[in-house]
Amino acid sequence: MPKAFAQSTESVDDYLKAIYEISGGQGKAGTSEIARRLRVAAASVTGMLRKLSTLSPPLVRYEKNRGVSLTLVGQRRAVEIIRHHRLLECFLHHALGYEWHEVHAEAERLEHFISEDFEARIAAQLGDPLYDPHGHPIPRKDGSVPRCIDTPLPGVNAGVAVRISRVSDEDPAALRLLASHGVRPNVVLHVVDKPSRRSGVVLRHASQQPFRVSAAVAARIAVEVLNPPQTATHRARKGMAQ
Amino acid sequence: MPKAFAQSTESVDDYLKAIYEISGGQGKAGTSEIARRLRVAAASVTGMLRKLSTLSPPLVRYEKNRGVSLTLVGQRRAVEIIRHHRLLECFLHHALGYEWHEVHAEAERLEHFISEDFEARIAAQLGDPLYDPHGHPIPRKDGSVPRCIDTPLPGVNAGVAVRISRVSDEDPAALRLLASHGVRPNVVLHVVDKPSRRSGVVLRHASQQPFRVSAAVAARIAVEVLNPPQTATHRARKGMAQ
DNA sequence: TACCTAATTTAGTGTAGCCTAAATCACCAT
DNA sequence: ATGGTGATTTAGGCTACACTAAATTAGGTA
Ligand SMILES: [Mn+2]
Ligand SMILES: [Mn+2]
Ligand SMILES: [Mn+2]
Ligand SMILES: [Mn+2]
Repeated sequence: MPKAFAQSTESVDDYLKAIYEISGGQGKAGTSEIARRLRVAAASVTGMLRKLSTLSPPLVRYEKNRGVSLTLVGQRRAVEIIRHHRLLECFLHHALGYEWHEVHAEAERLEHFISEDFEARIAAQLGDPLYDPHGHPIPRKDGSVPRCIDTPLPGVNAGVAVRISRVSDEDPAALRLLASHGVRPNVVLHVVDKPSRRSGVVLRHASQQPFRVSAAVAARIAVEVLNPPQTATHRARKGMAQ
Repeated sequence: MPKAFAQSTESVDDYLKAIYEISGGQGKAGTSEIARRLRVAAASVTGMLRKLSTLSPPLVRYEKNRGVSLTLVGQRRAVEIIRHHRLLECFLHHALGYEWHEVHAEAERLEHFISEDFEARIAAQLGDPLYDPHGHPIPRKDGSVPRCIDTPLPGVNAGVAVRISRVSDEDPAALRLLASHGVRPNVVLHVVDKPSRRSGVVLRHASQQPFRVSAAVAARIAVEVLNPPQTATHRARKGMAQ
């Protein structure tokens, strides 16, 4: 069995992951968006994209001034790293008692350095979990990704009940705040009010005090709408079609 | 609290660890021995030593053609990495079921990337162990090193009872072999025979079949002599002094 | 003392990734 | 069509760490 991805480095992996996350796996990603995510100059990205596209096998398809997309090989590698990341988050949380706002930074480093054996052992010990502590789906070994409902909370109307689907893991402060309000994946909440467009969302648990989250924080939350008297995005996208 | 060792990289850490292991922490290490350990050209070592000695604070003391030694700061960093390595070996063994011949390679990579928090959590979960699965002492957080008896097995005479103190962790095949004979740290064995100087050592457990280990493997084992009718090295070192 | 050899250093390169500054390109609105 | 603007690429450099080949040094031997 030839060692897959002998050419891969921490940097290469980070680029592939960024492209995957921006493009949703299939589509294209732009140079400056990649640069923003990786906190790297745009010129550096151009150089790396050119390189990734001339590897054999190529990890990306790249035409200048036209964006990049992952090849199948690139996709597989990206998904592999994302699996490492999310399994590590689960492991840190469940086996080592990390809080959910602490897991991301540690996983972000370790994801590049654990062996396939380590991956397999923590997956087995955790019972092959499908979602990480933030609700993100964990890609399976075969590359398939568990289904995950993704409606952005800011698009949901007042009066609707929602199940928290996932919360972005990159802002520890927001995670700490949300945890203090009992906002976690799978928790059911009611959208009480949306005062002004940009001043956030008021939520409450079953029959408790309502609380407000800022627009910035709300934008980091995705939900499943349980009680569908329509969301703003539904209305916008589908028109009156139902 | 200023972040200690911001200047440290995986490569730097590996050099410090190698120098520490060669010099025993205090003494000097030579360029080519370092090169051998790190599987790097001697010229590369010279370059790195020069660099490490001109950092501020310097991590090594270096005079050309005269060898290097660690400064106190360099020693602290080396011990820190060794603590990571050995704690990781314990963790992989006890928490994830790795066999003792599997832990070294994984720990060797991860030791550079775990956070101080990760270190603290696994240490606590393991109950602050003093020795790793091969019997190597785990440096404490304060830098002190648990005592470890270190008589080389090849220097022990026939007829003597020994407690296995530690076994080098770098040769997985040897570890597998030894495990199959029940040779582990703290196990008590009898040295039955030492046929010829270079053909190994015959050992046996309490009252079981004797077995032979090659000279190469025996050289990787350190023991505590329990039943002191003198070892070869004692005789050599102390003369008739007792 | 003169020499030999092994250890070590110097000199010159190479690769991976990053950076800034200066083009150039794509696209959109006049 | 034209010009502007932001996105992107090119050009030129830099740091870290490796390598090979060619000196040089240290230490022991004849
Ligand atoms: Mn990463
Ligand atoms: Mn996550
Ligand atoms: Mn080890
Ligand atoms: Mn540490």
